[in-house]
Amino acid sequence: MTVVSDSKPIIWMRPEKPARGPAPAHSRGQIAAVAIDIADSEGIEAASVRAIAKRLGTGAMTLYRYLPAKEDLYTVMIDEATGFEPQEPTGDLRADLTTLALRRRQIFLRHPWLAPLLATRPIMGPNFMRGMERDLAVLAGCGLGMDDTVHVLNLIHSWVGGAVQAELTERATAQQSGLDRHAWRLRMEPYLKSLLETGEFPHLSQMVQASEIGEADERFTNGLEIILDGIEARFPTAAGTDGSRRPVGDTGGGAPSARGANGQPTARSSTTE
Amino acid sequence: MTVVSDSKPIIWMRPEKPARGPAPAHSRGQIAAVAIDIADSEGIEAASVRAIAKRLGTGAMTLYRYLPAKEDLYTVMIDEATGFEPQEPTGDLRADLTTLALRRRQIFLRHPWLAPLLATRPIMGPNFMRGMERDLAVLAGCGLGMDDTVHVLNLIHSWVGGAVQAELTERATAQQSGLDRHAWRLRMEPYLKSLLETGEFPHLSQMVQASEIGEADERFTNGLEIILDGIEARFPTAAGTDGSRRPVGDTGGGAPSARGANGQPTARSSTTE
DNA sequence: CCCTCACCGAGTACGGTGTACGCGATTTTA
DNA sequence: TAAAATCGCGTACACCGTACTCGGTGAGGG
Repeated sequence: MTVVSDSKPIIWMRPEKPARGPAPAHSRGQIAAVAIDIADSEGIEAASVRAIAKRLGTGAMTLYRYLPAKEDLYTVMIDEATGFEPQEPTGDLRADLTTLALRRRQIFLRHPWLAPLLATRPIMGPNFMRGMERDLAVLAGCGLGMDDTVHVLNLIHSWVGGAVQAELTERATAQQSGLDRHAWRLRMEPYLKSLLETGEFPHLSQMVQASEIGEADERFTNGLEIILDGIEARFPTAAGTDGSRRPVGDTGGGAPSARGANGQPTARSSTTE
Repeated sequence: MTVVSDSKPIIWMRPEKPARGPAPAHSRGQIAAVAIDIADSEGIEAASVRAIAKRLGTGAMTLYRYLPAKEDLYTVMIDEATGFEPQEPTGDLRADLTTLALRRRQIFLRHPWLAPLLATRPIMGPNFMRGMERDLAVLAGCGLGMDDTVHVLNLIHSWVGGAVQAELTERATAQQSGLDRHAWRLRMEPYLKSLLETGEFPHLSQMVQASEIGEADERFTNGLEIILDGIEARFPTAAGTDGSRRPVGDTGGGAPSARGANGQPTARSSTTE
């Protein structure tokens, strides 16, 4: 029988301390910390192997004693930056989900490179797993069943990821514009003007001059509220609503928008005509 | 006086056809198409300048006559892949938003590299702008005001971006696992097992063995339904609900989760249990 | 106790990337 | 027809991740 067992184990199964030789001068955590520091301040692409090694006062190839490939560096960075903070379930689904989402957003904002990396690869680091376990426990503590929990968590995570990503892009653009404010406007202005002047974009130009977009924080929480409305409606818990239960995947028969957002009478005349 | 006007114009303002010299052998669109083709089949990182040039049967540096930097190649790729399809507003907010979201998802699924690129830079290409204008028009056609339109569109776009990104990662993992199914499991299995065996992850292990996650399509539409519930509740339109209107940012009083998610009476206990 | 061998740190080197520069050929304008 | 503008593109450089290789270090087994 062909022995296939030489498939290299995942980074997390590698023991940190060697059995025999001299003690390593560094550690995965230390390397990850330096990399995170660089990535936070100069961008993820500045966190090259050589740059990290230079900061550590060591040779580039030395790092490969700790991390077999660049991808593993990312893996460890992600898990390190993700960190772990416990969260006690209050039993109030809305409150708990809000806490959960806001924390997640904070982490992403603290490390602008994290969201893109996290979004494009499967993550199974210990910190990440602990966070997952915590989130599951929190939702279970709110009275949700396992299936609902998974759905809700998925929904929240996706939304936070998407929203924060948009926010980060906007922030990056703005801050580049902060250093280069003049140049940026100078580059974009004529193009935008030429576009809007074609008359093909009536709504867009109206938006540009009319709409106040508001602060990022505010927009995030507003969006979250709306999603929570939807969640609470479909997954009622002890701390919430009546016992009526509509399972996932059921839009509610023909009438889609069943509910008034707040306690309103909901004199619903949905989608008539 | 220092002339600042030498800040290079955005790629979209560069005229395609030169005024004087010999006719170019290629075009931005052609280059972008080739790049998209490569990126679709071999991944975005395979779409290197040299690789594209080789496919075009030309020298690498030739491409720089058309696109001043790699970043501009991305810009053009994004706009090309985004494309543009008109959409007539039906006046039904829910239906229109669904159409809009599903289409957006389809585009992202067709070009797996698109979502990550789109998410990390500001986009102003003509196709993208046309799409934005169309979306604004659609929502306006549903009776939403400008501010609400912007909020709703933001919410939907963020959600679609986040959800599709998660879906793509999962798909990429699965397909790598398709080629390498054995190796992948062999790598991950022992680690996962060792983690779960610690007993620190009761909910996680329960999830692993109990929960059916369901198809991606289904999950997407389910999530969308929930969000649409929230949106319809807060932004009632002619085709929708009662006239009660709660402005953005108002949770409905001091108590965060104080509200019955759906109006109690609302006899409609569809699919109760 | 010392030998041995696993392991460390790190230099060198290779194939890849994006792209600055420069040169000769080609076409349009004056 | 001369001049100007633009094209295709080869060469070269800095930077990237990393395979290979080496001599030095220090703990374990005899």
